[in-house]
Amino acid sequence: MDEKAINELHSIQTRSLSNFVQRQLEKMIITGIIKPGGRINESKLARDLNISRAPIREACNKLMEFGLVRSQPNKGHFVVKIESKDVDELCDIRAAFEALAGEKAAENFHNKDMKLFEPIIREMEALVQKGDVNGYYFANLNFHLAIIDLSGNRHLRRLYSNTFKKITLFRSSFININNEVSMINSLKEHKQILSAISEGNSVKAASLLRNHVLSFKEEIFGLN
Amino acid sequence: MDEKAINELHSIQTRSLSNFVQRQLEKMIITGIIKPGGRINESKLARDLNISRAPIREACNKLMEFGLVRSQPNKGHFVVKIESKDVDELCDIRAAFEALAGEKAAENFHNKDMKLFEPIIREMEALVQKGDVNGYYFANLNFHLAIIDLSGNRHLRRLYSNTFKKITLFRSSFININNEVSMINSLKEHKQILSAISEGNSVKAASLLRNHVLSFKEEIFGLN
DNA sequence: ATATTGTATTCTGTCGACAGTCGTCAGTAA
DNA sequence: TTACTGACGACTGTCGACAGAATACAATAT
Repeated sequence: MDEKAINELHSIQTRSLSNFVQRQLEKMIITGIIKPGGRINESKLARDLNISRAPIREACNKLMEFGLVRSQPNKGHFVVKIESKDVDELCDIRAAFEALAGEKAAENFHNKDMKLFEPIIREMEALVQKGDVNGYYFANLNFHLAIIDLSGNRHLRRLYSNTFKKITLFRSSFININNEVSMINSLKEHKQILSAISEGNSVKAASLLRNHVLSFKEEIFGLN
Repeated sequence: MDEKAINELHSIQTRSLSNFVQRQLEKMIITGIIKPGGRINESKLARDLNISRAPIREACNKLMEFGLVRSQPNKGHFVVKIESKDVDELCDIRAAFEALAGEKAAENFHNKDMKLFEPIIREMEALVQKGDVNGYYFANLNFHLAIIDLSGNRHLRRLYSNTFKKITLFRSSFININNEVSMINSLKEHKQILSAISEGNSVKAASLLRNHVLSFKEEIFGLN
């Protein structure tokens, strides 16, 4: 645990330890400090953080909500292991989510909403120029989240985030695939999507988004 | 708590109390013993069941995974309250799920799979005859779960179940709407869907399923 | 009568402890 | 050497207790 985290621990100790642990764990999982399939050792973590096991368990159970963690009776909590079959399934689900979001977003679109997308698109353009694949990945997430938000479906937003998190868990396997060429192509697709949404063309937006995700899937699996 | 449950408690006490509490709570929530929006009183429940609070908290946290429960810091766990806006959103999501499932199911369909659907269809016919709206509701669920299973997408299955559970929480508001006429109509639609799937017509299956759910939504909200 | 403060009660969040379970590994028998 | 047995260690599941937060309610002031 780094200095900053220790400070945060102290400053928050009176608010919610379990919440702190939860975010800490989530970070560890996403960044791969705890490997997929790896066990979360409650006792050890409690000793490391100098707290009791209760908030740790609490945090683990809450992480199950996002599907990042699963528990085995009398064995403990494990980081879910995402296999390529899982990614395949999750991408199909994500595609369905995107299509729905795009459809609704196009229906809801108002000129003022363009302000939400412009900075994201600009950021993506900058990242493409810099060749920052990692940065682009998260800018891309923001773009799609903006669409979800515009769709106004809060349940969808939660499900989408969880699904995306799980796909991200598998990311190390395909990050290198998402090279510069595909970034340029991806950016172009995003512009087309935005344009369909801003025209209020819900059918086109849904279809573009769906294919956008499915071609992303093809790209991952096509190169295996 | 009824006699049967007490026995189950004793027989399971050495295996997993929290698991028992979880199922017990889920039952209470679905059947409405704990009202939507109502708080789950840990201490009281612990006293009633003659166990400590730890397994209760455990169970509550795990229920959050299904979205049946949400927690407020220092206030406790509450059964989620599903408003009509939520049902609207959830139905859109369900429609997207169904479309995806139908598409994949049609692709995967094999003649032997018909055996999975036949008994369900027969049961639905019987329930329509009896005018058993409640029974039909769950037979309907089984039909759709069979499609999801056939799609082979395990993640989809989990998400679908959770979504359906939440919609069910709101059910008391529309159960009376789903009358005999709509049951007959619904049964007809199911047969059409099955036929599209068995023909391997994925586009048609997806479209039928999507509309099936959306017209269900219309039915709920059209009569408000 | 209403608004406000203070107090009592109830509940959650966290703790340390213990019992039961699981996996390991040495020791024994074949 | 290999297969089984049993003891050991580590860890999870559960417990009862306590401190602090939230709520309900009574007492006071306006």
